[in-house]
Amino acid sequence: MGHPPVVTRFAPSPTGFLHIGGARTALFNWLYARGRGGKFLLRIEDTDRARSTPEATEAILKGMAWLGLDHDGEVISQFENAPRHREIALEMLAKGHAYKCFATQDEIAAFREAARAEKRSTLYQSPWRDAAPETYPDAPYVIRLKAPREGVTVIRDQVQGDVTIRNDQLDDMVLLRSDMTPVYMLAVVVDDHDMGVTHVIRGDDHLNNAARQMMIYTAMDWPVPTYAHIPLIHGADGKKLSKRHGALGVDEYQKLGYPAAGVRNYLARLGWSHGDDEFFSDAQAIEWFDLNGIGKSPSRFDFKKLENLCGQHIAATDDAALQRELGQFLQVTGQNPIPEDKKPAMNRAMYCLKDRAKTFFQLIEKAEFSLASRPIQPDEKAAKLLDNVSRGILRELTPHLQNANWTRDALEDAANGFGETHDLKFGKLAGPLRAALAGRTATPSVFDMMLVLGRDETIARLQDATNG
RNA sequence: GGCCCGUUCGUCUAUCGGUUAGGACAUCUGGUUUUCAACCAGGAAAGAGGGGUUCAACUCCCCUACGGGCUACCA
Repeated sequence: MGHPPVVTRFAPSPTGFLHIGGARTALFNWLYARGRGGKFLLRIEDTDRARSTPEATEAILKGMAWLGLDHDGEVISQFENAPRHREIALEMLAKGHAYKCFATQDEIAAFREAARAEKRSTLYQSPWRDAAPETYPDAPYVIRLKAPREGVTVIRDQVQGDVTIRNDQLDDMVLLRSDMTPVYMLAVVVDDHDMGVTHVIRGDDHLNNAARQMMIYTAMDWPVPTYAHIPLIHGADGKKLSKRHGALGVDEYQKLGYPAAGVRNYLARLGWSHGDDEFFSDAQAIEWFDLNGIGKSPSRFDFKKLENLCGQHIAATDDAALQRELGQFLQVTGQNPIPEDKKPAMNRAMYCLKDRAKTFFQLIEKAEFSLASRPIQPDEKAAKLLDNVSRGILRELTPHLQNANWTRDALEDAANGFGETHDLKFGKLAGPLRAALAGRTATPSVFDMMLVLGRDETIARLQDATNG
């Protein structure tokens, strides 16, 4: 039978950072295309010259790169296609699918105001729709779509189902402004058509617009793409995402220390499901993702769950990749990079670090013991554990460790044996040991630290602490 | 105002007419433990409300309530 090749796209407007909702829309498009051997295109909707900035475009590109959402082909600028959009509008005019409207904005505004006051429909019906060209004044005009006034337009949406809108509810939208610049609604349709987009997956704030856009497809006799309008993401309070609660740019999530894989997993699972699967890889997401698994209701953003998933992803990521991502994290948060001479130790430590961290912040905190140089500066809590009594215990314990084989079992035996002969619970030993070795109170197991540090460094740190 | 969409545990969701309404995160209790993280056992926790249709409804239909979107010469 042969399916036509799938082409999806993400089309943000460059008016700010890439927020989490946009990121999810991009992710869905990416997953859908990647799972079907299709193409995922990126188009910047920069027709609003006043609000579009190159910085925003840059932020969007960066955000997508961090999330690993690679697009096919060049980034397309919608603004640059304006001549083509105009061409189509003129073609529609020539074919009688559009007309010149000389109504001024003031006139229209006055009409709407009056209509609202009288509780009539505010739908504007231009008197120029069927006016004879001889009656045209010598004045500026816009080009409007000559939309059907009867019948209905049915959006066959893959998420929302069939949505029927009566044509008499839709006005003759403007295609070309009086300065002959194309309007967004026209630009999207022309670009999607020219780019060969087969599946339009976007926020459901565009659902109603889809009916209007379909009229352009119909007028041009172009095939209508498959639509999937996905519900928006809300904040934890159920309200629309705002700066206050989570409408952060994706770069903020990166700075918060969340790994991209975890964010992808969380975002994919937010509003989409594949049975009871919660934790999955990109490969699985790509294989499983489908439009019919997308829910119809808006979902709320939950940092706790994000964090949980991120922890699982950090634990599942291989050490080399983790090192790389950690490096990026340190860079974007303006922290010092891992010194070259500390990297081997950190590498050795990775196995006991990664399953105890949910974010890169926690990872670096727990890695501190492998990064620090003697003498270790204990933080406040650790310093308290190194009182005179504890130091005395450590002083006695040190030779026992020093003489042990440097294996986990032998070290444990040495510590436990020492504890028994001195009638000390291991907990009494572990605290001071941790403080001496790491200068911190939240670390991997003391034995893991000893193994990572090696005999010489371990003993030296213990001596530093007991002599100090 | 008009039109459109939505509503299952606190949150994300499963269910696609017949289930003790399942899972995950969070939460609570107990256990384990070497701090952190984790782990083990268990608990509490849901079909917005009202009408239908049906032998049977969370599931289909209608109404209401609540939430959201669109209604621009913004995107």
